[in-house]
Amino acid sequence: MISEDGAASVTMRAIGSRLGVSRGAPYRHFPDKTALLVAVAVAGFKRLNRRLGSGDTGASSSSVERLRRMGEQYVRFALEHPAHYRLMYGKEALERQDQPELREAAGALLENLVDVIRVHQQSGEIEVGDPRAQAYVAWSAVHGLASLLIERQIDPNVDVDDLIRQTTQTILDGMRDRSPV
Amino acid sequence: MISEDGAASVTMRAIGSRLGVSRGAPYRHFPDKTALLVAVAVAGFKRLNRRLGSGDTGASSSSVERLRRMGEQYVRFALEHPAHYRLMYGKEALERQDQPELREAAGALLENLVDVIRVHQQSGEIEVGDPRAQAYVAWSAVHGLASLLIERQIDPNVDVDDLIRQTTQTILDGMRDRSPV
DNA sequence: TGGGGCATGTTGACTTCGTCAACATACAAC
DNA sequence: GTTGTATGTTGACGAAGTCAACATGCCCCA
Repeated sequence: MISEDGAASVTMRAIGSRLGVSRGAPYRHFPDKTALLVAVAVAGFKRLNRRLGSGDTGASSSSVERLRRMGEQYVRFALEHPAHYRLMYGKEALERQDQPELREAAGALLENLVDVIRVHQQSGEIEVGDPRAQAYVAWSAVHGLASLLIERQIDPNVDVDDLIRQTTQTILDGMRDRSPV
Repeated sequence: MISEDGAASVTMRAIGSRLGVSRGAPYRHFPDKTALLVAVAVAGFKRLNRRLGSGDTGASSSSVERLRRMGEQYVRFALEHPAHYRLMYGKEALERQDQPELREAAGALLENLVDVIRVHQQSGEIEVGDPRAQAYVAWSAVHGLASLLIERQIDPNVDVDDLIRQTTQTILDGMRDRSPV
């Protein structure tokens, strides 16, 4: 529904209609609208996480190529499901107090990233340092790019594929081990 | 009002009350709520832009240090005015069709960044390439970091200053001219 | 100086929405 | 077969965005 008619069209009443039930029915499954949206957002994180994990395809998994692929898949997910992605990081859901489930789902994504970075550190492709901090830097870059693209802050004439590549490449170059210099 | 009680507390009626007028009065100045919020967001971009420009302090302006300072100021602005920053990139405002004023205000910010990058290219501190693409990469990184920090997706135990430094450093390293290797 | 027009403000009313309470119903377990 | 739980329905309420009709005060021009 979000992707069809925008987030504003997602009302408890419309959800009921869509499911062929009445406006009150959703309240038997979610305490309020926020909880429902949080659940959808959490599902989005799991979906994204699964997609990033699926980049783990055998052979080249020891190469830094894996990290690049994760970054690319991350941004592509956002571009393919902009409304869902917006909701995942969006205001609507976590307006009230922070939703622990949401941060937990996002945390799983971070752990994934930290693990991959650790592997690349050991193989010498990435400068040794706090992998968590490096993960935050990488996450910031792809999330920022995804966000700017979705919010149409980036000139539509720019080649998106190139921009994604250049972003991941810049981050990887910045994290590359320069000690043998 | 946003920073005091959250975006949800910003209602046309409350705005009127706050100004000592009635609920209908704001409609004499803005066609609807969206337009009002867009105006506030545009003001935010101008404010941010002014702050980034003010980093242009004489002496070291020929150094890549200037770019680093811009990145740092960008994230600090977001941390100091989270509600305002959220609105600037937020859904509420641009829900309907894209607001040209908003993208224009953000565009000015981008131009600023492109100019600075161009200077650094000429001084050989940054790899020569499309400065616009490099600006997008840098913008993505700081916007992503700001966004993750604001949405509390980053472990509060992490030292924010370090993280900001590491992010800007990684981007700068990634963009540094490696041709003399 | 007086009148008309414009900017601004007020209020009543309508609609949509989130939400709750009271009520209905059907299926499962003992 | 009875009882309880899960689920659904409907009426109602309050909050909010918005518009139309009406009011008011100020400036400009004849």
